[in-house]
Amino acid sequence: MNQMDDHDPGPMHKGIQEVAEMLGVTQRALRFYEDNGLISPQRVSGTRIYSRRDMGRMQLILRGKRLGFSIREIREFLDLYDRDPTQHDQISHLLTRVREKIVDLKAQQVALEKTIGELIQIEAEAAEQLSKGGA
Amino acid sequence: MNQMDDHDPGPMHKGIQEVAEMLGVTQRALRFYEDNGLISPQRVSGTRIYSRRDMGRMQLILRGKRLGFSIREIREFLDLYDRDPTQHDQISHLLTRVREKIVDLKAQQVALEKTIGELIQIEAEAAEQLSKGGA
DNA sequence: GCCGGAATTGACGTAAGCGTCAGTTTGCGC
DNA sequence: GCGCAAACTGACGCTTACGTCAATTCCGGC
Repeated sequence: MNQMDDHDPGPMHKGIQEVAEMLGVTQRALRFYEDNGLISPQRVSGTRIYSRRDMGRMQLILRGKRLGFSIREIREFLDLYDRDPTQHDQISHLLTRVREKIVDLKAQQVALEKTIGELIQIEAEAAEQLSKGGA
Repeated sequence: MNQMDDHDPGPMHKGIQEVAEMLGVTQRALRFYEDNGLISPQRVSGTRIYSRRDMGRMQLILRGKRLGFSIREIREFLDLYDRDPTQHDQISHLLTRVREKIVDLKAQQVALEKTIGELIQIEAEAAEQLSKGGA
């Protein structure tokens, strides 16, 4: 029994350069997420070393981003995920947030629809102007 | 024949305060639009006086905003509108821009749809987790 | 001739998510 | 023991559409 107190299924420690390439993000982004408390890779005399766990968190972060969550919201998820091994409260909270986001996006959808409708109408009017006023 | 070289169907000159209230915008916004060349009200010893023409332009500006055009795009429209009394090029340009915007917004619509779909799936999964893992 | 309210012009602040230096340190290879 | 590549830490930049002071000026009323 060694002292690996954290889950770490074998080594897979990558440097920032490689991680950035793997995930398709910049090193700056990785440091930014760290500055904002989303990840906290080990340090070997300053240099960041990303474990498998860090990679998993990054996947969650990138997914959250794609889904339109802000950095703060994502951190909220991750924090709760960390503090709730049973995952009950975490899932519950996630569910709430996801539902809120769905409501939000559906509202955006309605607004978008309306705007597109107006634009199409404007387009028709403009096209008519052009045809009837053709020089 | 007087020297009113500009169109001005009768007086209707309002101060910034009244105009702001009428349009539901702040005075700061009005000054901002002026700084960005969207409107240029007369000055009476410094104080801004908004003519009917200015009001008309403000209506266009606000409409453009509602339709999701940026200040720059709106200025583009207004500039062309100013320089093209025949309105042919202006309408033509407007048409192009409107169509671009429609394409843009439709793309956003697709992306939104996709995102909402993913969120709904996540919602379902989370709900299931909660029900089956209920304490 | 003074007071108060309204208008004016800077100019910095805000939010989000990094981009982009600049200057320094570390580590590896030979 | 040196050089260069790579990593690090600030810290300011960017974009958009104004918000929010702050300091000044102007105008009407009494």
